[in-house]
Amino acid sequence: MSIATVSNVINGKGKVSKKKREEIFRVMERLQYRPSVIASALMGKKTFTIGLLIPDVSNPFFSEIARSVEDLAHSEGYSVIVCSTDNKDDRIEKYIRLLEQKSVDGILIGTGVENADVLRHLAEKSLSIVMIAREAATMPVHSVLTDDFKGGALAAEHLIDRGHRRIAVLSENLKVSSSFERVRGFRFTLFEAGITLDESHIVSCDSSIRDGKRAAAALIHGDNRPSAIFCCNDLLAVGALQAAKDARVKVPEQLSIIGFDGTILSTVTNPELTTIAQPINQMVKLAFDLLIHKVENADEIKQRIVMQPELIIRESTCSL
Amino acid sequence: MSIATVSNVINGKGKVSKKKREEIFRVMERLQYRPSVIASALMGKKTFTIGLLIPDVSNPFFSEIARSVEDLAHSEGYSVIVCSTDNKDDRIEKYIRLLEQKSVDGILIGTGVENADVLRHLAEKSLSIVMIAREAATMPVHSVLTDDFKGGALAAEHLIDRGHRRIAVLSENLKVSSSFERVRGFRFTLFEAGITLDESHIVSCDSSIRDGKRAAAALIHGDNRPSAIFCCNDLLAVGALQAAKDARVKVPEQLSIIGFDGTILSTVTNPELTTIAQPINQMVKLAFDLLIHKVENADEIKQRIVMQPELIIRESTCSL
DNA sequence: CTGAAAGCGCTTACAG
DNA sequence: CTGAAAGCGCTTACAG
Repeated sequence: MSIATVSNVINGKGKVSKKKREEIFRVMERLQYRPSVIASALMGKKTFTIGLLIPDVSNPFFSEIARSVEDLAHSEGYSVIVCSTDNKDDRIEKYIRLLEQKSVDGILIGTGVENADVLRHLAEKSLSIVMIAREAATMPVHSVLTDDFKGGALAAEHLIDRGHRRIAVLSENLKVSSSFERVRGFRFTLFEAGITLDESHIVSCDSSIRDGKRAAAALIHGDNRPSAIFCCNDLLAVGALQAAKDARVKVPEQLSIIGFDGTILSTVTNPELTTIAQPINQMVKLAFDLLIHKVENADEIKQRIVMQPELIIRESTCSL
Repeated sequence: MSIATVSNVINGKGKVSKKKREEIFRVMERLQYRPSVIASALMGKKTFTIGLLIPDVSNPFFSEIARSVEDLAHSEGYSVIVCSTDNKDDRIEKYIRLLEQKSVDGILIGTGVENADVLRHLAEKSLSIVMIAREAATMPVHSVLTDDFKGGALAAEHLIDRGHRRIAVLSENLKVSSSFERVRGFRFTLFEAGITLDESHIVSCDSSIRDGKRAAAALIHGDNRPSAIFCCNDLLAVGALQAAKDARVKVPEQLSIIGFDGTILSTVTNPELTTIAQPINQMVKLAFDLLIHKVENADEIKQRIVMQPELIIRESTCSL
């Protein structure tokens, strides 16, 4: 029998007699035949591979995203190539080029893209891309993200409710759009409550436990020590917790600390972290659907789907 | 000019006049031409993609491995497809089949493979595979792992030195070779010191914080409560820490807890975890080299490279 | 319903 | 030194 017929059988195309079809399946089984994705991709079919760009897989927030993406992808027959960018523009470009050469079917971007040219370039190539947990405001791409402004607001309300007035903010680089929004929401809510956030009480540093610890230590030892610190992610909050421990400042009695993301880290510290959780699985589900299932109109109207963050109260915050 | 010449220029093959070569580069640049990895892979060249099989990317130990693999791979032009298996045999087989169809250049396996047939099958297909942090004793494959027996022994010595005699072990499923070895090393060392490990003091459960917590709680509330618990990984140790906190048992004063792996989790708890660290980056480096650079003889003599674990003393253990 | 033929974008001898 | 030709393993019209 001809290879064309085999191809038809595998793809369930054309009309092939039941008898022949069954025979083909039998032989395939016996020969342990596995069609080459490579060859079929060459003919313009999909590669069933997607790229996932994130700052760092070993950062719990992103490793949780990666796991979620992976599960969804595998369940639909896709594999995922993970790329940790460290938020570096040159790495981002390099990885995108790599993914392009490998003809991936789409790229999920969870890392800040400063240089919009990269995205523009992708858009031209009509490579399907979706931003997740980030956005690129000026670019025509889909994005699925948490309402960071709202998240910041939630954190502020919680602290205000607990009677805090002398509050500090520990953020990662404010160039990262999500962090910027969190701080903005936080600040705005304090403002509405008539509380001013002292400029010297907003500090930003790299997103790591170590840097968070150092920055928090400065806040703790500075004059006019805050009674509460809002950290833009759990990593920084863990750093703040450690700084407090070193300084023998009791959390939450003497200092309330609130994190963001709701990663595994927030459940592991002692005291456990009060944090603003992001609905990771839901975000991933929506983003993946946009990426792969190309909803009708999807190409025309770029969607911006905003999910609701949730305040999870644990042990690291209390009333004054 | 012909496409053959272009191909030669790109691959630095054949003799092409300098003039022509430069012209080709210029045009490539102008057209933003990127050769298709797909097509070149079809001709039997490499796909520059490797697979990484691990139980779970969102588990810190494995996400740290994934990051390390990724960095190394990218620096050599490879991308990595991450596959979380949850240690399930059917998932393992499915992912391996998928990777095979995608013609990856090699697979790094960091998950237990119960069913040796899968590996045998791969070996026949002459797909390059290397085990990392695990081994498949009966199979002719390279493996790079930590000396788990030694790690268990290190933990035992530490506890013995601190005067502990009533000791318990919290392990993940003993079918996982690495866990089995850790317990064996631990037990053997106690035995040599004349300490017997009560059978009821060896419990195993799934490798998660929640299950670790539950199992540890049973140990803590059981009669003849141990003065120290050796946990086969940091996740379980975190669970034990939480169980102790719930039971108002002070760590380390009333209960010493020691973990394994040396992940980020061990630095984040309070008290910080004493743990046995694995040299992740070194393991990954060696494993990747075996996988890709096919050292001479590598195909004949299957290597088993064993790295040394290191005891990191922090706050969760103390003298009786 | 089935199979011969062309083509996807490359690489590899090989003839000139 | 350069280019025409065959082929990698598939898919897709299309003729029979």
